[in-house]
Amino acid sequence: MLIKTSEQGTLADVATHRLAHSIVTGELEQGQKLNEAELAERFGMGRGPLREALRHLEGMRLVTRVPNAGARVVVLDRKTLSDLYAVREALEGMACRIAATQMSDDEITQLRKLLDQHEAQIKKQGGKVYAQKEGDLDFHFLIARGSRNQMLMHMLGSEQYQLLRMCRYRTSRNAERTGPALQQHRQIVEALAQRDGELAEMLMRRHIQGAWRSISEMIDREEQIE
Amino acid sequence: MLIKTSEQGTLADVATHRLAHSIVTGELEQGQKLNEAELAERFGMGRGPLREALRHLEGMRLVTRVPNAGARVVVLDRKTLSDLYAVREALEGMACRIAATQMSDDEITQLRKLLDQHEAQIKKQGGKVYAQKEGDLDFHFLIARGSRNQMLMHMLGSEQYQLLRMCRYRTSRNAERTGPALQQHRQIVEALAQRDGELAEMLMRRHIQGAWRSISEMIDREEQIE
DNA sequence: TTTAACCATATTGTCGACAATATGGTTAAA
DNA sequence: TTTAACCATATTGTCGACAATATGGTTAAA
Repeated sequence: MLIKTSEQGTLADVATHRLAHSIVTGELEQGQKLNEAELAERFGMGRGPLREALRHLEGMRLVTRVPNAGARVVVLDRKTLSDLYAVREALEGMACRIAATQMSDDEITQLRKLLDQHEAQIKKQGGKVYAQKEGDLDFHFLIARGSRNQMLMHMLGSEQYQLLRMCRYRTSRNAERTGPALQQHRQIVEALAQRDGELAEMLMRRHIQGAWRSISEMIDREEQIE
Repeated sequence: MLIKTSEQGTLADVATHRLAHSIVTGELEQGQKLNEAELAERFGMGRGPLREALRHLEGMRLVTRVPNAGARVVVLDRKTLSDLYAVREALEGMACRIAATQMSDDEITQLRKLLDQHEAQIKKQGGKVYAQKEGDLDFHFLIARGSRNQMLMHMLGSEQYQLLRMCRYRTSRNAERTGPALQQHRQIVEALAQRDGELAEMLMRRHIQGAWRSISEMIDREEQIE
């Protein structure tokens, strides 16, 4: 999809993608120590490229590093996620507002098609929540692209995107929000089609607020179990 | 100030800071090729740490890299800066809104003191614009900190901060906006003191819009000269 | 028993050498 | 003269070895 597993670039890029994938899917646990020698051997490369990959992932905030003490998978605690969603609300809201004036009709048609696919998927296989969630990220990415703002696209795409995916994998069992989410997506697209930036922004902000409430409650429940 | 030149950390960190400094001050020109061997020798280190530093700077968007073809200093063209200011408007506006409810009275006092210093500086030495501009960044950073949002602080601080500084150095000769900027800062602080988040956000957004207009005009003039 | 000093081991940090790729100019053919 | 193929050189990519630092357990003193 939007992430290539084996890039044609340098080994450092390969390591970056493979590690990002492992972290996002939870194959590498939150807070887990990332041993350079071990990972390098697993990927069949030297420690040099791997260290460069770790620096890159540090910049993406998927790992945290302490000098001389190594790198660890980032821990998504309640505060971190709360901060992330607050920033996302501001940025995606802005993306919507601008996209309403900048997006082509073709792009809006594309959004509609994507939502049709989502709906079909939900009806057919209510259980397979995973694919739908990935599709949700596509939706947000298309809007970010519609803003024509490179910096915004990079922030929402390369950086936060990964954290979001990570968060979703953790909470992907619960499907309760797919219905209302789809309806909200439709409303947003209609606002974009009418070129109503203010409305589109407001709808997107509420959509993200709703998503945060849903995630927040889930964290509460998890904490109670522990 | 907020940037340490010689960190106590690893050589890669040292290289990161020195390169960031050189780029921001314009010592390294925009678009200039960054030769690994040459830089490594200048900094008295091997190419390993230097390459890690380049990856880090890539993440901060101070350099752009092409696989097998090396790294270059980022080019701040009109579109890039326009995108940057649009994102900043959203993020700093949000920071203000939250800071209005989260900042302590002490922090607001600190902001007032900072502005008093600025005013004194402007009166004493109208010419030394440079120091004042650095102070402006301190102002914005204090507000970001007041939002208590780590992600926001990181984005406005570590990442965009550097690009901003770079842009300012390029345009530091022109001092026309220091007067109105100070007054706008004062208004923002008063809104924060009254805990009026909505007003603080609106004032900050206008402040940044004004800054962008000023920079934009300057770019126009430069383009005409060339 | 508790604490601190110490030491062996594991891990990260750094370097220099070599391989792989890009660059820029030269030669030869059209 | 123009274009393409080629080659020498410069530069980036990668590795393995060694140095510097952190870690975790053991010993000895209080």
